[in-house]
Amino acid sequence: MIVVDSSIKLDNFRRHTENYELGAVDIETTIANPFAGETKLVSVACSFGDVVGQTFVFKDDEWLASAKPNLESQQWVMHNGLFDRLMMLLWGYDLPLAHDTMAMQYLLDPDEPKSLEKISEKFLGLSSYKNIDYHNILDHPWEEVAEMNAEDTRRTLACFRPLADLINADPELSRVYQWIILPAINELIEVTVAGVPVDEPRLTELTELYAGVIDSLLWEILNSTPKPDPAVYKKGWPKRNKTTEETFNPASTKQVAHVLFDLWKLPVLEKTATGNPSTGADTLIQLETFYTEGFEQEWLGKLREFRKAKKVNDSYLKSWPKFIANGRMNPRYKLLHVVTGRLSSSEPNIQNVPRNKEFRRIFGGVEGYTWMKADYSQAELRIASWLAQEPTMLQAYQENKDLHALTAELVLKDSTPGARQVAKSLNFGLLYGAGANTLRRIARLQYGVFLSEDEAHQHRETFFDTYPALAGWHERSKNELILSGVVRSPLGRVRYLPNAKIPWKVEEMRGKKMHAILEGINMPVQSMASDVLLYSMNKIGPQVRALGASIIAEVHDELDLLVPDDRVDEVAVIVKREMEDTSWLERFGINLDVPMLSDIEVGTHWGSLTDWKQNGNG
DNA sequence: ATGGTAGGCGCG
DNA sequence: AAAGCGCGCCTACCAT
Repeated sequence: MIVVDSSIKLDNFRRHTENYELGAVDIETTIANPFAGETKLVSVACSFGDVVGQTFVFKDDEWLASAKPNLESQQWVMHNGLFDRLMMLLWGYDLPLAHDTMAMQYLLDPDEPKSLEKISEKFLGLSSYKNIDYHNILDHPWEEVAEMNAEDTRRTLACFRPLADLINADPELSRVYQWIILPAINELIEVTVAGVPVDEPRLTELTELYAGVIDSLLWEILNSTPKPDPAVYKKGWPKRNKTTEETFNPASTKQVAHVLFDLWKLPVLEKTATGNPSTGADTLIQLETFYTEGFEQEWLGKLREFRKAKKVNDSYLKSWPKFIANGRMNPRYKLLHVVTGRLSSSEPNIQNVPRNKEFRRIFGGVEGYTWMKADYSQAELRIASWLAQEPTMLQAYQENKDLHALTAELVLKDSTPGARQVAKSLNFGLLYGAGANTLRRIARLQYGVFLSEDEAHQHRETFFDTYPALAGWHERSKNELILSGVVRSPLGRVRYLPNAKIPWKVEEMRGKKMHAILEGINMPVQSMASDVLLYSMNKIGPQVRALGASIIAEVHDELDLLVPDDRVDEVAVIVKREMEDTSWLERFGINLDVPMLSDIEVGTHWGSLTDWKQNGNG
């Protein structure tokens, strides 16, 4: 390891960048919000050569700056380049990413661990070497951090060759890697840097509103909750403050269960995974029809309202301010985490913001810019109907019909708006193998629809009679998976589901086997829908940036952009064209004979959007 | 104090 | 005959 701290050593580094086509780079930083300028770069290491080679380490200082031209002209392999390249970009270094060892391992088996520690153990037989607590990285001697940093790059480079051989041996994975993953890493860096604009006064306003709502709901609940039975709940309930006596905490599932099942003697309708009585929203809804001594039905509704308000307050309103820097939040996207190939997002999770307009109106409000939302219409249903080659569904989509309405008409024999809502729960639930009971729960919880047991069974049967190819596709997927224990998405992503091979006769494992089978049915659909959007994102990003616009969020089947007001039509045309164009799938050997439709909406905020109508065409 | 799990619930 | 899938993150609770 050479610490670059003289012009002679810098020259040596430069010669290496000129002589080697590929090097490995890795950085060490402190843990903080980089967009608030709080993160410190501690060390940068670069490694060259396989058997014989050299590793150079820089401190974040003038020598690193002197090496900038070489750092930016070298082709690098990184382990998790999304992070390292992003961070270096924030410090002004644009490092070309040629390969990513974490991406390779992820594609080979998305269920397997993919840390550098694990893969260097697997491919190189090397043992653990990480002995630094990143939270206190500055407390360690710099040389110690640098040595670990250097070892990271040596291992990255050493793992690269065997991983590349495995990827290259799999033409399908190679295509996903080259045409989707690598471009998406670069594109997601752009999305992350762009960030989501926050209308801070609106955040403050809503936060205050919810504080009041929670207070009054809590007061109502406390005043209608019976006193606990100390004999049953012997520890007693915690005191909220010094002045009050034992007080009920509606956020405690144990206490809620005590009230419902011990004091009011309500029946236990559902159990949790560990066998305790469930107090989930669905249970509460069902309990509303029961009558027992002292039981007040309205209490259940109040508790559900309280939980809802508390949830959005704690998970969103309360947590968001700490993520805001320069008026924006910069969610971290993970491209290499979800087993199906979807993205995930965190700190904050921008993909689970409540649909409530008041919440989504917190985002946007940038003077001179328009919020543009582009989302696929029923992406997974379209892809499933193509995979299953379900003739009735395919025809509906090819004729641009509303599939939910069609299901309402054909399965429920009812064309009212209420029936369409029921039909939606059938389409989305039964597609992935829900049984009658789950169907009832989905309908209740997500669509506010109450189905009797008979209705649920009946609808399920009629549904598969109406779309018989869907049932056939389920059957084929299941049988293939049980034999092979592995499933591939149409684009070539792979997922190993060994539990599917468990014999039926092993009774206690049947649940696991069933779960694997349903995962296997879901995976190709979710995976392909996700890849279609990722590919669009990769193509759209550079084009709209040339017009001063940027992609600011990805929500599974939706892209959100911030567009200069006078470029809205131009950008919308590009976005719609790229999202609806699926001809590139031919490169993956796919001829998608179902149209993918993208709806575009525009407005000032995420929560106040109207349909985009092309000028002179609306 | 700190860490991990359970239950619950927001989104696609 | 029966079986939704995929996430992140909050609080409560219990173990260390």
